[in-house]
Amino acid sequence: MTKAENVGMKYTRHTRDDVVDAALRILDEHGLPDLTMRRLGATLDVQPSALYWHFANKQTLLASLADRIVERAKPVHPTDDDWKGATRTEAYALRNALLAFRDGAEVVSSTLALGLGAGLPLNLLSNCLERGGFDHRTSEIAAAALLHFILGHVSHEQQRLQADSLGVVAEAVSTNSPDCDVTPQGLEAFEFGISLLLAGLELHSHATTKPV
Amino acid sequence: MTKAENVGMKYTRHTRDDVVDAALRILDEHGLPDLTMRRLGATLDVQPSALYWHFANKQTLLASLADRIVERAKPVHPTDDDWKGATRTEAYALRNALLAFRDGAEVVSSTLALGLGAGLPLNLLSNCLERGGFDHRTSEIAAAALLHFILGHVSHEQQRLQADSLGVVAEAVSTNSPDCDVTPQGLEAFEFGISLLLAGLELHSHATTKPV
DNA sequence: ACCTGAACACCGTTCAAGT
DNA sequence: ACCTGAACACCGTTCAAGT
Repeated sequence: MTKAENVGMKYTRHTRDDVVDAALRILDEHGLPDLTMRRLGATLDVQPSALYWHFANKQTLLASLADRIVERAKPVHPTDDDWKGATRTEAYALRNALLAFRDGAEVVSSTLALGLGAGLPLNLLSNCLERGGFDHRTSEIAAAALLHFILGHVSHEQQRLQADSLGVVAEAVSTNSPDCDVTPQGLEAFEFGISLLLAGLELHSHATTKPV
Repeated sequence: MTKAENVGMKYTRHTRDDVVDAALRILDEHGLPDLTMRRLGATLDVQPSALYWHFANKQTLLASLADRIVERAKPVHPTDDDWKGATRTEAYALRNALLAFRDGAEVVSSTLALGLGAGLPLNLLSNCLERGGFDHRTSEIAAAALLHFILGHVSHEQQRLQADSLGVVAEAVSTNSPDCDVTPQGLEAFEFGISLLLAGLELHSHATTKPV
């Protein structure tokens, strides 16, 4: 019997993972500003203070959310793409992972900004890059550049998604075709940014591996 | 007589700009988490509620701070650089402007993330790019890509600055030469990221202006 | 035009104590 | 191992009223 089916009992004790699950649901359904320790406690039928048995503080909890969100971007089967294809694929996987939860980009990016966890997305990207024969240091700062762009871009995308979902329909019914919920020009700008960075990197690799 | 010299009087009424000035001081000296409406009121010898005569809410105030921070990146005299040089210069000017205030990048980036103001940095960058003969749309999404990188990178830089300034000296006295407060490897990574994007753009322009 | 005073509806976090 | 209950020290914002 799963915990979700546990209907008749007075209460259930929770595990760390239960807390993360519940937090992710609140995040996705109501957004980051509504993800409150008090509300999370109420969702789990527990006092807010009980959460501090599982997590040292709210930031640590958010870091766990960030990890879970980014985990979706782990490649399932090893690809035999070249470094460029692999990196592009990974970038898109990260974008999808962030878009899968409301405010996902902001959670990951603020966790990164506080220096907690979030080594995972960096590793995913630099692993792809190292196939290109770049030295470790170059792979890492290039991965950071890619990640900064990805997080900034998707944050912006999610902000627009949310603004549109609110009553800000106002101008011209948003001027695009009826049934596109996944933002067409957002994807275009994403592709463009990734392409710029990858093209720059390729040029860099030619310059260093075959010196004039 | 400037307001700062006004010592003997009981109180002075404030203008919108006074509030922004005081807020910028708190930001720079104590950081964003300490920039509270209540603390800001206390600094100005005023009830917190008085601030709501000048600003509709805290976010609007933060947007004004963001504008002031970014204004430093306005070019003083028109340069005759090519688009690449001008854009690189502007990117560095933005970095310096953000670094000039504690948590500057976070203030600007969160303001941008909420869709308030912050059109300025985008315009500064896309103006430079348009010298390259890119069409308006390309200039804008390239400017957005640059800005995402800049904000993400400088945020990360400022987080490390702050972490270092706290007692987290711990490991190996940070392994770099004695008197460098302006983070040498931070600048290196910044240069690398900007170069990748500019190189990618140059390639793009060749591809579109001289088709095969 | 600019501010006070008081209130409202919240926050995150700590800690002794319970089971 | 996991939670309660109560408290502490805060938040942003509103609003009638004052000058």
